[in-house]
Amino acid sequence: MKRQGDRVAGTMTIGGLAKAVGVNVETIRYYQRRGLLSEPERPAGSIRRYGTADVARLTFVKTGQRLGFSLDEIAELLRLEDGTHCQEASTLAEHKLRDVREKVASLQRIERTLDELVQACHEQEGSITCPLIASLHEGSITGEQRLPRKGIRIKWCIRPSTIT
Amino acid sequence: MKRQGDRVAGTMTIGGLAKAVGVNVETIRYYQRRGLLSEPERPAGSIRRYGTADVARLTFVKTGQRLGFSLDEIAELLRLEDGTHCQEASTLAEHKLRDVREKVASLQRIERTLDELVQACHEQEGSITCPLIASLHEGSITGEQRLPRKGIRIKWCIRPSTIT
DNA sequence: GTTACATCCGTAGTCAGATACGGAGTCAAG
DNA sequence: CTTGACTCCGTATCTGACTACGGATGTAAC
Repeated sequence: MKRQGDRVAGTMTIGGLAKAVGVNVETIRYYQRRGLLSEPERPAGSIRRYGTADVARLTFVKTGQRLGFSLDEIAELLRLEDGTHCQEASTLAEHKLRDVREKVASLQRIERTLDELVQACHEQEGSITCPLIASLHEGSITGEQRLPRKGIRIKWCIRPSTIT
Repeated sequence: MKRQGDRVAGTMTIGGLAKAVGVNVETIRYYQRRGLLSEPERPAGSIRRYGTADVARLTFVKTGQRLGFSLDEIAELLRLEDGTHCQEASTLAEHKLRDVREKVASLQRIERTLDELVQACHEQEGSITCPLIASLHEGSITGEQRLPRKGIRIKWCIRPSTIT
């Protein structure tokens, strides 16, 4: 019995799958270890083959990441993958939306402060002390209280200045 | 010769310094190892003492973090600490500002998409497939291209939903 | 002078999401 | 039938900013 019913069970190697979705082979293997992707059986001492269902699932994971979901959250979404749990799925998305909004707000506060400091630096002429440095010394920047111990630490889904 | 000229060289223990600035003792020791803070000498087999200069420097580090600077960047800012390098300091801040703006923009794109998906989930009545799940499958979410290999990965300076 | 902390210091572990490595096995083209 | 690329698999390493541990030493209060 081929996995996945109507879909082609296996034409691609893991490298092909990786190329198809645009990820690293090692990443696929990592996801398999994490249980996000299943590993097709190896036909008698041969190599695993992957099909369109695998492409779909991997795409799902990557799209989820692009929306800011963690791999754990994506695992949860995958549990709801049959589309009949709209309520639960959208609840997850609403939580995420709230998180994202808080992050935006917080970053905008940072943005404003940085902007003011940069302005001050530009306006300052011939003064001895740099306003930016002075501000850092004062510690009066009103930001968030503390760094996260275990809080949401988003890993960027963007690469603003990629060198890779 | 006491360190720091006009400042009290040492009244606090490391624990007092930690409490004064609101950080963990271990964090201070970590910063010392990283070279962000200097360790005062131990007076003959005794315990190190800290003064207001150390409070100031530690505050500097923490404020910098609140503005989104990494510890490496803060180390750089500390090199410019005398206030006579306003140009360089503000250049650093401008880079950071640009980064922050990119992050905001990117998060807002995510926000918009999530919002749309949540709306769609709410409007959908009795349909079989969840719009959110469907979107994840499609992979048509227009976000950034790829996850960062080495790009800027901000660690949140916020704790939106702290449990700790 | 003892008891209960605090400090010191080196090393190890944590988290998330990968990436890297290396030796053995497999596969397809020529 | 060999060569070179790819796969498999386990394990190790990376990043950044810590946090934890544990044994030895110091210190302050009673």
